[in-house]
Amino acid sequence: MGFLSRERVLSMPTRKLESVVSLNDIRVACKACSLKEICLPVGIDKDDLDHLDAIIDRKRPLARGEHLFHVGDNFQSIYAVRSGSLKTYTTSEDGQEQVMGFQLPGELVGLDAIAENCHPLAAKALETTSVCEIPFDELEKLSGQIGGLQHQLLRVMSQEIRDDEQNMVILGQKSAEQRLAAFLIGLSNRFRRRGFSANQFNLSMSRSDIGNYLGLALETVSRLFTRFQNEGLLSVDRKHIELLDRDQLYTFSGAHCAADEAPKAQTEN
Amino acid sequence: MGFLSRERVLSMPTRKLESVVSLNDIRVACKACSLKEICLPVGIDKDDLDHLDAIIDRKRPLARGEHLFHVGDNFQSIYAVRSGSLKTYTTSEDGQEQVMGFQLPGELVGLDAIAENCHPLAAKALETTSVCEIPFDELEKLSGQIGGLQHQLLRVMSQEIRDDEQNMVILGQKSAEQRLAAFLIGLSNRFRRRGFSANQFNLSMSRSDIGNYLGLALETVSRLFTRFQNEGLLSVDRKHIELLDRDQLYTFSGAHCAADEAPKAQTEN
DNA sequence: TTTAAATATTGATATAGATCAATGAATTTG
DNA sequence: CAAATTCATTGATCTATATCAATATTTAAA
Repeated sequence: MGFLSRERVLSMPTRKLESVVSLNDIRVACKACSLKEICLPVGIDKDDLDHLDAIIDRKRPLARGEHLFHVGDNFQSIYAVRSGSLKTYTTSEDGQEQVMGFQLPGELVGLDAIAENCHPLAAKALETTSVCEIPFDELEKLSGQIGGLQHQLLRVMSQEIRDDEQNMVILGQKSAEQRLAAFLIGLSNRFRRRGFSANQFNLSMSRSDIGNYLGLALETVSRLFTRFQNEGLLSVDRKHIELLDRDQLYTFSGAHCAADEAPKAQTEN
Repeated sequence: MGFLSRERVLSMPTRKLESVVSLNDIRVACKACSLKEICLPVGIDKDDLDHLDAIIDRKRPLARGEHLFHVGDNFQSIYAVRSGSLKTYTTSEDGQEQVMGFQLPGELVGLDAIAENCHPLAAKALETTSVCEIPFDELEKLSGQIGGLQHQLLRVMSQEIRDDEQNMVILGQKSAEQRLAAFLIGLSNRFRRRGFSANQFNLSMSRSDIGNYLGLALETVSRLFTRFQNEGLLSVDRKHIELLDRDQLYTFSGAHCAADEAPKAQTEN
């Protein structure tokens, strides 16, 4: 159990190691992990849940800079971030890196590998990060048996497509200012959805990662942070961000997608 | 049957109308529609195929400019293009349009609507276009029963995520020249995969749509077409494109993803 | 600690591609 | 078939943001 205490995971049940699993423990752990959307879909009974849980593997945490998988790696599993954060990226033949996304606790990585059975992106820990590994063939088998799970899986993938579309809009026609504003509002919403503060958070990624992700030079990102701060929209202290005028920032972002601002109520019990 | 003759669909079986369905006819029609990836997955037996086919509805063709669905429309079905082409797009509150993609025969639309049960994009016919309507709840039910279908569906969605990621790379860090080259190579590959000519095709979308999709001004697109032509890379005649130096164009595109260039062999029987 | 390496900020300058503007095809419409 | 409309091309200019460069700060290492 040693490594668990080093993580920010609340009541981690001991698993695999001791072979006996308490369903209650699992529920608690998964709730802390905020992965309930996938792991605890409404309407799955205890028995099904047991099956589902049985296939999920809690891996040892990754250190900052460690890879969860590399480009071209054989696809076996999808992963859910439990704590910490990841970035996914590719590298073009000229060595140029393109950051494709950042994964926060409760978010999934690897769905883009299903199509070709190998990972098109690499996933790297931005800080100490722990994940759940979900073997895909087993998940698939299970979701054939559990109707709700299948639907949930399709929903999650659909949402990812949607998010990517949003990103295309941002990259395709937003100004630098709008991009950064949208990025911050987006992050804020994601934190809020996971039960973290929406107005105050730490960026685990570098300015360069942000710039790369948003299609901007890191200098531009830096300048914008300063400007936003001067305009009283937020306060920056290195990695720490506090949103002071969320509404204004939202307006700046040239918002279009109502879904971004008003996250619908989760079935929270 | 009247409207069918107006389309470019080969041997369309009469269906629903006459209530008796010949399996052979279906196979032929779906092959022509080049949708076999979804509709004719390997390993689905005749019985299953029958079930699958029974839920698919061939709709009357759309005229140029007609919408298949609008933003916010309730999500019922996904659609497969049989002939013609579509564009999907959103409109931001300031009236600015963002083109998200183009769908060619054999490609699907609407997968991004599963998550929220409503369409985040509108889909509009770029020319006379016919589609198959696949009611999603029925597809979902079926894919719970037919293992191969479930996997196929996940694969298709995964591929869409992947394609969107590719687009992010293009929008995020490619030059105008690279974007257009990548766009043309991409189109060419998609045509080839569907059995059309890879080196000669008609653009059903306007320069403005292309520019919008690529995050460029239409003037830039126009200038690039002229330049590519002057450089002997292709020949343009209004909508008609002939790729003269595909390799060079491919190099220009700053290619990264091997998958783009070498489409793997389809299980063709 | 001190040094070294990585990361961030800020300024000066250059440029790719946007925007504005005019003209020239194509296509559609009456 | 003429008129109108849409779409495409080409040119001139302007601007947002990249790039180059120097310095400052933070983090990691020794």
